[in-house]
Amino acid sequence: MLRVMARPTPQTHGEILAAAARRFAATGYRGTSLQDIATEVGCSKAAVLYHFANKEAILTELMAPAIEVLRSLDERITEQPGPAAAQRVAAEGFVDLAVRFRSEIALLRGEFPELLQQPGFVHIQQISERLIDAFAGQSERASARITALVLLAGIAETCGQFADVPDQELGDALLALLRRALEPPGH
Amino acid sequence: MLRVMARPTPQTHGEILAAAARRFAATGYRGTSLQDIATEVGCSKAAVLYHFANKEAILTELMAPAIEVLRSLDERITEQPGPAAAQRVAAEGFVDLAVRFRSEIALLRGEFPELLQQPGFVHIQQISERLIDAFAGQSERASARITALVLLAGIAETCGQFADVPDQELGDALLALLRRALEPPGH
DNA sequence: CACTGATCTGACCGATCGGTCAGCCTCTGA
DNA sequence: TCAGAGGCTGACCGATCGGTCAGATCAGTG
Repeated sequence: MLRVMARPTPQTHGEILAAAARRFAATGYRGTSLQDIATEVGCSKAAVLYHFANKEAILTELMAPAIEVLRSLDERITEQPGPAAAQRVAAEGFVDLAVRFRSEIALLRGEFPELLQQPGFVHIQQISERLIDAFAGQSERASARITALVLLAGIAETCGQFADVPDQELGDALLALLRRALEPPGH
Repeated sequence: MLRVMARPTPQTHGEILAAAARRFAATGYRGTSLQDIATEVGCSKAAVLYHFANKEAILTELMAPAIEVLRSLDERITEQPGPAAAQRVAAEGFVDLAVRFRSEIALLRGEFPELLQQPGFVHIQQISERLIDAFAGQSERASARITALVLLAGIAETCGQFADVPDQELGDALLALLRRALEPPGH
C-alpha cells in the first residue's frame, strides 16, 4: 500500500481550480468528471470534494471574476442616456470582457444553455438579455435582434479558440467586426 | 400488469425520430437519454434500440438531409474560380442552409465540438474548415479568420432560436449581416 | 393447424456519475 | 506528551447511462 508523502498543502485548493480549468477547457464542464480533475491534480476525488462543496462550486469559483466584470458592465450599460451610447458601451465592454476572460469563457464550451439554468447562474440570463437589447439598439425589429444575438453568441462561442492571438489584435478585430455589423440605433 | 394494445406500427421508426428531435431540441443530445425518447414515444427503451443501432444512429439519421446539403455546398464552393466568388457562394449557401435546417441545427445545441468528434461526423470538421476559409476570402490574416469564425459559429448557434421568424425574413437578415460584416477578399 | 419473421418488452449488464462517510495521518501548540 | 484540528483517503452509495438478451405477442402464410 503506497503511503503518499505528507503534503504541506493548503494550496491544493488552487491546484484543483487550475486542473479543473484545464479539464473543462479540454472536454467541457459536463464532459469532465470529478475523477478526471482528481487524477489531473494527483489526489483522490474525495479530496476535491473536501475543498469544494460540489462540482458546480468549482465552476462558479472559476467564473467569479468574469461574472463580476459582466455585472459591472451591465450596470454601466443601463446608466447610459440613450440607445446609441448604450450600444457603444456594450460593444466595447463586451469585447473587452471576451478578450480578457477568453480562457474562462472557453471552458463553458457551448454549454451556455444548460449552465445558465443551474442555480448559481440564473441572473446571468437576464444580463445577457439586456446585452442583446443594447446590441440591438433597443430595437424590436427582427433583423436587429438577429444581428445582435448572432454576434453575441458568435463571440462568446469562439473567443476561447484564439489563444495564440494577442489581446490587442483580437480586441481590435472583434470591435471592428461589431462596428461594421451592428445596425445603428434609430431605425 | 398492464397489457399494451397490439400496435399496428412500422411507423414507430418515424415516431422515434420525431420524439428524439423534440427531446434533443429541448435538452440537447447529451442531455437526452434513450429512456427520455422511449417515454416520449410511449414505448420501451429496448424498442428504440430495436429500430436504431445505437443513440448516435438516431442523430445521424436526423441530420442526414442537412449534412447532404452541406456537402453539396462544399462542392459548389470549391468549384468557384476565385476567393470573391467562393465567399459569395459560401455566404448565400450557408444562410440558406441555416434557415432551411434551423430546427435540425437547433438540436445540436452547442454540442458541435463534441459531436464533430463522434465517428459519424469527422468529415464535417473538414468541410467547416473550408467554409471558414471561404468566409475569410482565403486570407490568412487573423482579423479575417476571426470574423469568419464568429459569424459562422454565431449563425449556427442561434439560427434555431428564431422559430417564429419566417424563412424569408431570417434569410434576408442573416445575408445582410454577412454582407456588412465579411471583409472583401484581397486584403 | 403449425410455423415464421417482425415487433416489442422487462429484466438485466457493466460502467460511470456526483456525492457521503468513517477513519487515518500529520502537524501544532498548550 | 497528548488532544485536537486540518487534510486527505478508500470504500461505498444510489442513480443513471447506453446497450444486450431471451422470450412474449402478433399478423401473415401455407
